[in-house]
Amino acid sequence: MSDACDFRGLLERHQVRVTPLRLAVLEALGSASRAFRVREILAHIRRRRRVHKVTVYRILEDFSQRGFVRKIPVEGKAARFELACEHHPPHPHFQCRACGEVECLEPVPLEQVWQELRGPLGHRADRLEIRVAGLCRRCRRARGEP
Amino acid sequence: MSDACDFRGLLERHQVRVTPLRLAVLEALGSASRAFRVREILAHIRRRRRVHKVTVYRILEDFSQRGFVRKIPVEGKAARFELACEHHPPHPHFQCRACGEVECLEPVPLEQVWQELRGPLGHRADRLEIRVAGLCRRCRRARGEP
DNA sequence: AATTTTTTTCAACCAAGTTGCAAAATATCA
DNA sequence: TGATATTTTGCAACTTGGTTGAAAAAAATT
Ligand SMILES: [Mn+2]
Ligand SMILES: [Mn+2]
Ligand SMILES: [Zn+2]
Ligand SMILES: [Zn+2]
Repeated sequence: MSDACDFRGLLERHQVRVTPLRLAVLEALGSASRAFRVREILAHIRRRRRVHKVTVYRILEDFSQRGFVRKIPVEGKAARFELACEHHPPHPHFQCRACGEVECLEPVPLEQVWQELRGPLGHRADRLEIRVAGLCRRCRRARGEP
Repeated sequence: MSDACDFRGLLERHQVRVTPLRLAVLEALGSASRAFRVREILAHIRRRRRVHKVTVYRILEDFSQRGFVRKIPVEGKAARFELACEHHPPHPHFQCRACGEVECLEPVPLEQVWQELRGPLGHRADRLEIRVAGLCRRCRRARGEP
């Protein structure tokens, strides 16, 4: 789980003032190698201190703008957030249709897809997201399927 | 766009009773080759008759379950819906970061990506979604960029 | 026609996310 | 140092998208 990341340094490098809350948000995101709901981040932080949800929303918004946090749209209403620093390059995600959980997958080479997509596009495209949907192992077993 | 689709037949083939509202939802979805917000579908239908939003939500939910409508998660809280009949095979989508608009892109071959993704996955994956993000032409021009 | 089943509506609710502004904390400068 | 400006956080109130349960309306079945 990315103990490798130096959060303090990350903030400084991006010219963002280091505050306890900003650090706490990064630590929450770094606490597991997956994408978190805001409410999970809040819960994580609140084990140690008090925060207001607005603050966390604003911090996450700011970090995504600056590009060192990724906001991942998924099925259902709560978006997910994950670290996007050097240690966490873009990668596809799997989402279970039944329980809604999101799992990070290994990066896949996308040059080919990019090529097909970028060419004919009149837009400036700068990000490619892949989402795989299906039934996760747990949910499949819970239904008695092999 | 897609006058080719026989909505009445589509419903019958899927053993869904044909009702004016269900037809109206399909017609709204078929009215342009793009993915719609629920509120857009509502507006479209309301030009001719009255509907309650709950009904449309339930119809869309039902249709997506049955697989002839696709629900597309995007950035922002309102999901998009589009036809998923024979005439509308799966394809990537482009979403503008500035205005939020979603545009359908031409299908791309994904065997390669599927292969990489399906193999190591302990899950039953049955759907692969691609979302390209960036700045659309209009928004780019509006900012004075070439 | 009477009964059952399906479809649509209504009212009330919930959760995620946003807004404007005040309070607190932190930085800057006299 | 203390006074002032700036940044960060918190609070309350709100908006938007979507959901729930049960009643009313419509349609199918007998
Ligand atoms: Mn991830
Ligand atoms: Mn589409
Ligand atoms: Zn699952
Ligand atoms: Zn745009």
